[in-house]
Amino acid sequence: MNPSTANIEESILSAILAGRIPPGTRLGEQKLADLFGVSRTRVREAMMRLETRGIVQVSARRGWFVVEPSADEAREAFQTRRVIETGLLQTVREVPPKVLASLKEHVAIERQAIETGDVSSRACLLGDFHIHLADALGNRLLTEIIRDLTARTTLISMLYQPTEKAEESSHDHEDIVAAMEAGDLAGAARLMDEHIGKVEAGLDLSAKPDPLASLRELLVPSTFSDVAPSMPHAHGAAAPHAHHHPSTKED
Amino acid sequence: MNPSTANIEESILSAILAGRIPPGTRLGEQKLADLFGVSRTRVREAMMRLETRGIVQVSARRGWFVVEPSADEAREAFQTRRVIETGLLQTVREVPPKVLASLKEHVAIERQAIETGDVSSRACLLGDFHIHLADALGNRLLTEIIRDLTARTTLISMLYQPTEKAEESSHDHEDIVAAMEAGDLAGAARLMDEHIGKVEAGLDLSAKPDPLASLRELLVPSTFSDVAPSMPHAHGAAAPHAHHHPSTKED
DNA sequence: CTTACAAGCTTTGTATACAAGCCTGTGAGC
DNA sequence: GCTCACAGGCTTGTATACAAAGCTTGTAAG
Repeated sequence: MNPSTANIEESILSAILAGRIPPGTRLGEQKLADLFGVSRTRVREAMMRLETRGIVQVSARRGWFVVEPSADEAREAFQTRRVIETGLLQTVREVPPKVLASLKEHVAIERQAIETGDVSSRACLLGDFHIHLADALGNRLLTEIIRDLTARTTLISMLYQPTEKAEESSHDHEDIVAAMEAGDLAGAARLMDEHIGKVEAGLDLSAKPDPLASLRELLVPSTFSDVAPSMPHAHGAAAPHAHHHPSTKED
Repeated sequence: MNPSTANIEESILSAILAGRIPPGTRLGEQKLADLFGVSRTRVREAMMRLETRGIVQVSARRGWFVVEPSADEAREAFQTRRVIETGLLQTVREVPPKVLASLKEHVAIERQAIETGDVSSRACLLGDFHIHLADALGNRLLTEIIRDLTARTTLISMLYQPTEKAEESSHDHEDIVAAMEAGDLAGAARLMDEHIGKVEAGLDLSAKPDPLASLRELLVPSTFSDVAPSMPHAHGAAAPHAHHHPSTKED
């Protein structure tokens, strides 16, 4: 594949995984072309690839947008992750010591980021745990699939996650690794199932994505964003209560 | 997405699933463009999408080719399928009667195709079983993933599968459905694991894909293809013994 | 004051032209 | 007779020009 195309693709994907790009972000072809110093052709290539991977969507003649998964799509993504990640743990016979060591190290870094209060890297790390797991226990194909799914999940969390429970997630990760160390793969799978279930349960899937969220956030001081009755609401509908935490990921 | 682009993509994918397009097939942009009555631009779109999905590959300035998975890639594909398909069965709590009925019907059709000796539809049906399973028990996302993996597996079988065991596969499918009916999802998962294992074990992954396979087949009477010492071999290497059964799929 | 409509601008959609490189065939040199 | 170099054709790679359609904004009628 062309390096510049792959570059654009990878940049956008990793920015999403890091929580730097919120769902619904518009990605203009010309702007990206200027930014990366390439022609629109290349940008379109990258966009179409990302569309195939379920990361962006095109709205005819309006532009490319980072996907905003619906509640149904969110459920699908979580079910798929549950299937694959528990399946992975249960398929594996034994965990090589090196893998165990690297996972433990990862969890340690997670905890450190949480204690230090490093919000931005924390969000990225929590998702990375799952990717590392797939990489260590599975193969490239599996890793790629999990990566795309994690990107999706990250976006979903940004849309529907009212509260953040990073410590709990990291603790779950720790438990999973502990079970793996004990050789209890079935237990690890169960813990993983519960972990993903917890994350999913922590979402407010009834909260419809707010089309005005970005504007609202720009105009209203964030601490007052929930109590700004003077802001005009579209169509007189009740204010959607989807919270928007750009660097928050519950995973 | 543009309908014509999606059309090209789907046509090629389903042709691969049906075993009508062997691995390594060259897919010229202009030819496809003429065939579908569209411009090269659209064809390229479809090709790039299929490349993202791991179905085709581009060789710079030579053309697009249906992938010829290496032995390693084959192992990855099978591991991934094992992970996902056993994971799916173990994640599901109970199987709705309607699902059970449709799966049983599918197996019945399989058996019928085998008894009738309908080789071409048989190959397609054996792969379809897994896709149907994902569709019935999982969701669209999962189905899409399994579909792409099945396409890969089909190509792998064409490259590395010396003998065909359609009856055995169909019997495996039957057993899996029976376990599901008995409510023994864990057992079904185990059977699925064994089933995929059997298929993988039936491959001859040491047989390197033969770049001359298609030529050899065209030039040498098939019954003598293994004993044709007069045919010039590239680089004096021993004759690769990868057999090529266009409408054979072990799944 | 609200709503409908229209003009202009911006952005994507699509085709096409040209550039670059691989493969094949031919001919010269040994 | 054989090998190697080179040229021509064919295929993909890339950019760009133009077409089509959306959104915004301005204006005027009800």
